[in-house]
Amino acid sequence: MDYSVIAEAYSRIEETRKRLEMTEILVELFSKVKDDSDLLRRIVYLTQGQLSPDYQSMVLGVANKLALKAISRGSGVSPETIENWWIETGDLGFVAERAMANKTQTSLFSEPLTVNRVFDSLMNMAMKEGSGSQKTKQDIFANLFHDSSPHEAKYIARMLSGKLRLGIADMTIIDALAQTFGTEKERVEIAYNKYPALGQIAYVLSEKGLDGLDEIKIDPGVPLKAMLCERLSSLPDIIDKLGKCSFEYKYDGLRIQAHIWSDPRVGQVVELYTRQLENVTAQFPDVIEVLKASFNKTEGILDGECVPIDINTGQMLPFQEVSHRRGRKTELAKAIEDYPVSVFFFDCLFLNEEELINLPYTTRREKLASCLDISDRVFISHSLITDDPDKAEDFFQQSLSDGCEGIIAKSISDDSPYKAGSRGWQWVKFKRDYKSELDDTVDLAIIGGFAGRGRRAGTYGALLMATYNHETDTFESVTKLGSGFNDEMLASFSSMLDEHKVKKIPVRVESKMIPDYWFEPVVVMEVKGAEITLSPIHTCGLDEIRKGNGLAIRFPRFIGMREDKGPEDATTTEEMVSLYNLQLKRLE
DNA sequence: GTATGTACTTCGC
DNA sequence: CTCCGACTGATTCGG
DNA sequence: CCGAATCAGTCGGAGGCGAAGTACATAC
Repeated sequence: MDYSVIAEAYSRIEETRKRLEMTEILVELFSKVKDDSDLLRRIVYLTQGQLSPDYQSMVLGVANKLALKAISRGSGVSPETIENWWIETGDLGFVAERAMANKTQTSLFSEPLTVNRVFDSLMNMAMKEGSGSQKTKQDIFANLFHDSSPHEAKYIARMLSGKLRLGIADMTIIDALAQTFGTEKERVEIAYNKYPALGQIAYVLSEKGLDGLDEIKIDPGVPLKAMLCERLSSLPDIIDKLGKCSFEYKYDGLRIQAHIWSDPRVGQVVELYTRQLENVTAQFPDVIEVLKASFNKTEGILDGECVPIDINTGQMLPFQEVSHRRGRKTELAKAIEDYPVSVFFFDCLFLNEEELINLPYTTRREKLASCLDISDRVFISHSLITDDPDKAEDFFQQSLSDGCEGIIAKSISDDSPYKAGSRGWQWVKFKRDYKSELDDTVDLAIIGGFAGRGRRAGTYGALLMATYNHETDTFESVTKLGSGFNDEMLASFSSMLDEHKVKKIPVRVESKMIPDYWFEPVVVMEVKGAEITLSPIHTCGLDEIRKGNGLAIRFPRFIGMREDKGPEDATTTEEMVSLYNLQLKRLE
């Protein structure tokens, strides 16, 4: 099949915002290849903007910057022009499309661009590594570019950027697959819950038809999509929603899905996966070891949180600590020693050949308790079943003083299965910073702006914000701010900020981070965050807590304008430092 | 030619 | 991780 | 009673911080 067929479908999808229409177009596309299982599988992955399921992680190693270079090289349009188009449109697809239309040389000989060729080329790019690989990747792209229409180039470029921007993701594809093969969405979803590889599910549908879905089983060694939470900002609301429920500590660490099974040749095997299904087995040999000792059954899949701790006191430490472990390949032994962790399990999805995901939550907890001997490093999450808001509030306060982010309420009804994603209000989180009365907001001066991308193209995607340092009379960067703006606010940025735009960094501004545009500090905004972190890049209170580090805000979001405040009335660096020192969990 | 620094990407929250 | 917006399907309102 | 208005839920896509690895450029 020609890639143009896909590109055509994509552009029709882009024209609408109606999900029903998008699904219809996808069904039409899938139907054309429903008997070619290999091709269907590839098209499904491409439509997800991927080449493989998450847990196999075939990544291109190319994103915006390298793609821009590649587009420039492939089209002969100068890097400067390409860069300008990028800032202007905020979309690599548009840049590639325009570059293609402006291509300096026309191609005399061209090979047809088939879906398979595009897929194979991308796969080839993903596998290239080592010295010279970036150039090879650009060559592969240039080769594709050579034979594509502007229209096709648009979607190939978006594959490189990792954002197809079609308005389509897993749930829509699930729906479309269900319709293509004549079943209800729920049935495909059930398979997806056990086996998060949509391309492979499509393949099975094509090969074996609907009966194939029933053969999809949970398999230790293949991670399941993690169940997520909704959120509410008051405990009475949560109890209204869930009734009597199980409140549990929400540990601030790394979500870990532990798979344990027995291999006839090597014996007991343990593998660990993150929320996005990254295999982190190699990073946590210490966890593997303690888990092997604690787990007293043959096979199981457990869900939990891996939390950094102080090895002497057992106290929980800031999230930053455990992130040193994630993805690490070098000096593992030292990292294990420097950043010890405990694991708190809260769910059991599979135990000795039995799938538990459709059993009620309370039953799964019982199973969990039955298969784990707790130790000084392996625990079952702290919980309290109640429908009393006051008791829940006490529990919440206790969770904070024990070093957690807050609590999660989980339904204990008979219908409380483990479901991928965050649908159905089965689990609801409640964090300290959701409480509006806890007024941990700061007022920050705008010192810079970043060009928006996608639907923020043409305005600022984020602003660079600063505290005011009284002693030095300077403004020090403390966070970028890009969340919490509504359309009206975004539309007003230009008239609010353009008059303060300056060519160079203003004299009173201290920032290591370089925005696309500088602003004279004039406008002040109220900002909320979850906590303050030690930052290698922001200059607020640089060196005050730790040499070489400033302070930054975790999960920053816009709350409102502070038109009553001038820049010198912004939160001061000094205040920021003392807020940091007031935090329960902090690094020094 | 190796060592060091930096830009970029990916992924955890 | 936080947040916003468009669409959808269900329910309520009002002529 | 039926069409219009309203509401909650779903889904997708904007954007944040930090840490690690990789490829490449530069310094010595």
